[in-house]
Amino acid sequence: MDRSGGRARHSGDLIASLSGRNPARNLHSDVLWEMGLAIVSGQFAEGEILPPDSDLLDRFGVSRTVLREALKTLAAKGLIEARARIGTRVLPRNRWNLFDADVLAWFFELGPEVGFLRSLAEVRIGIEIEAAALAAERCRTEDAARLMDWVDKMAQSKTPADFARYDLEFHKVVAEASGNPFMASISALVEMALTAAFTISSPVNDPVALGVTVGVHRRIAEAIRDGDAHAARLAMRDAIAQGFDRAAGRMEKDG
Amino acid sequence: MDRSGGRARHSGDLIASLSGRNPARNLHSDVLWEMGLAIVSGQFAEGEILPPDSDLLDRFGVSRTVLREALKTLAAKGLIEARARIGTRVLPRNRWNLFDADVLAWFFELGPEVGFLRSLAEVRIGIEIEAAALAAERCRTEDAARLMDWVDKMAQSKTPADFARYDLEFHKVVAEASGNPFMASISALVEMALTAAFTISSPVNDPVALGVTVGVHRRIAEAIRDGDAHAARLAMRDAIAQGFDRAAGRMEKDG
DNA sequence: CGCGATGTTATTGTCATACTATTGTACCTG
DNA sequence: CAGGTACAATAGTATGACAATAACATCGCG
Repeated sequence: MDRSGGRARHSGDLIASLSGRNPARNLHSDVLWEMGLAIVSGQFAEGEILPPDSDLLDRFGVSRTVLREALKTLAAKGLIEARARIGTRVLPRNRWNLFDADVLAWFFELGPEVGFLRSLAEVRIGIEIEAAALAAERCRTEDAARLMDWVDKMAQSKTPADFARYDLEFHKVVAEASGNPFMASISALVEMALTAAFTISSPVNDPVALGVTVGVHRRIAEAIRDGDAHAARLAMRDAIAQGFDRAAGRMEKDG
Repeated sequence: MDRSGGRARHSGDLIASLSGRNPARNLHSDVLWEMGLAIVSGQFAEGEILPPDSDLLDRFGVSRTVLREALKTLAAKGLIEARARIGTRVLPRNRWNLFDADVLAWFFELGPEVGFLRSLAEVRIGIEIEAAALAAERCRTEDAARLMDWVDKMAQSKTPADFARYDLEFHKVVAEASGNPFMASISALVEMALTAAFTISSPVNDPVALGVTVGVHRRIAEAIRDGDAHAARLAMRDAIAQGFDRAAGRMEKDG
């Protein structure tokens, strides 16, 4: 069949490439994304049984090997569970691993609703506030210097993409400086949130907004440098809340 | 070969069963766990290239299908990345998905170090504090009632296992009541932390400790019922910190 | 008639083997 | 010496068969 020319890529290239992942693109990842999207979008509802292997096989036109590896990947992320003779069941949402980069990407691909963005901002506040506080307590001077560097680059960046990248690096350094491996593990989350927020509305083109955003990040860096955990908490909360408010406000205007 | 009788299960049965997961136990999950443990334990170091498929094949004595599905699962959790001609590389730790139940279980199986438990307590504080605050703001009366029920059961529980179960249910309800799907998604984390903490030291046998633990949970429930987000934050922080302190103190004495 | 034992069958799980695609390495040519 | 070209090692894909599991229907016994 026309499989040779059929490698047309899902529209998620935007999010996928923006978020820096562009690894080997193989057949099984195509199936993975299509199935992942179908599940997250509710096309296959929670608790429902997927069509049997044989059906999916000719729906995708791939070998059983490929299909099964894609399903195993979905199972690893908590979306489905397969049992002999029963079939493959879509697990309830509370078992999905929302802290997985792919799962998040599928949510964003469906057009992130404002409620979802809010939830994301809420967890970020919880985790990153604590990360900032820990970073302040355990601060090393070189970390503080690196934070300042990224703030400066943010201030001088010309394009939304650059700005988003520097912003992300800033938050990564904070997570790293906290000395807590879990904090670093959620950078995928931050990545998605930032790319989404800046896709909706970047402060780069608005001098006032840019000044506010840079200012609040500078407050974080200074608080960490000074070892002031309390101030770091407050500043981090402001940074995340502002980012969300800007995006949400823009969505309201446009919608 | 002796594969029929060779299904002797890894010692992780304790954690695995305590944490309630006991799904179909198949060949590929054996390989998955053995490889997962080997990687987490550092037997295969970060950045290192795994032995080629062919080597692993006769090391485990399974078919290529099984081996590859196990590796795909590891890849889905961010532990490894395979590329043609290069081999399969162990990714740096900051790309591992520490919010995955299996990955966490592998860490615990190696005997959780106190530093790891501390990190876990820190993220829990970050996330669950926010969850408690949100639950307080969005509180529905039936949620508050359920919280009180679990507190009562905790107070009356006779065995460490029962206590841990009720404690977990309590935290699940808080997460659910927050209305934020991400909060619910980390219950795997909480599960591990609690089972580990109570394996090390349960308050059930110590009336004073039991009173303290129950008391602090009651404070959380009351704060949420009263819609007092600030009090909910403080109480939740105390609850998690106390649990960690008790376990850490016990580890110090024994060690 | 009730109800448990038993066989049937649909579905996932496992195996074996062959072939394809990718890409580092080494060689070969200009 | 540079740059391309063939080789080889490794993961990726295909195919077809058989094994294990468990819901369901069927049979046989009390």
